[in-house]
Parts: sequence; structure tokens; C-alpha cells
Amino acid sequence: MTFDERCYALLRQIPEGRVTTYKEIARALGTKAYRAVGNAMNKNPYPTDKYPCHRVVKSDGFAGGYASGTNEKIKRLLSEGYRIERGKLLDFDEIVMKASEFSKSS
DNA sequence: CGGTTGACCAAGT
DNA sequence: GACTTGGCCAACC
Repeated sequence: MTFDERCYALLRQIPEGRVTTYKEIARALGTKAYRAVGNAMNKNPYPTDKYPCHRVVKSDGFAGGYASGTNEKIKRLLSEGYRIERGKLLDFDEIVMKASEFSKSS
């Protein structure tokens, strides 16, 4: 199980209407490699409906990067009903998923 | 095996 | 407030 795959496994645990951050994913994995998490998302070979990498945002509530452009990411989030203004998630604090909410699967 | 590269973060200016 | 800076860690030369 590579680092990337562990990231993808956590992606699937993000419920609709919620988001998480690169940092929280790293923390859920017991590491501080939030940058490596970003790299994993960039390489994400899976369909976005099963592995919603667009629901992973920066820890300050801004959308952050995306392989096909930040703008595409925002569009995707908007189409799922998220409220975004100037590239930032408005309800970020209420919908963000913390590391402790992920189930520690083997 | 060292050096570089990020869809990042936090603290400082 | 907004920039800039140093640090972080896995993957890939």
C-alpha cells in the first residue's frame, strides 16, 4: 500500500456536502506530509465521483489547486451545492472534516 | 543516493 | 490586511 493509495482510501470517506483539507488527510495518516498529499491528488487516476479529490481544499478554506485548473475545481464544487465566494468556501468551518472523523482502516 | 519538486502550512514582515 | 520565507515529506529523477 503506497502513500498515494492511502490518500485515495480516505477520499472515499468524504461524505457529500463536506470537505477536508490536505493537512487533515496527512494527519489522519499520522504524518505531516501535506505536500505529498497534494502530489497524490495531482496524480489521482480515479474518477472524481468515486474519489472526490475536488472536496479536498486548503486549510484556510480556499479551494486550492486542481489538475485541470482551480477554476474547474470550483465549478465542480458549486455544482455539488457548496457556497464559494472569491475562491473561498463560505461554510468551511462547519463542513470541514477533521482527521479524527476518518475511520482508521487497515 | 543526493537533489529537486509540489493541488501545502504557519509564522513573520 | 497582503506578501514573503522557511519548513515539511513522499515521489521522482
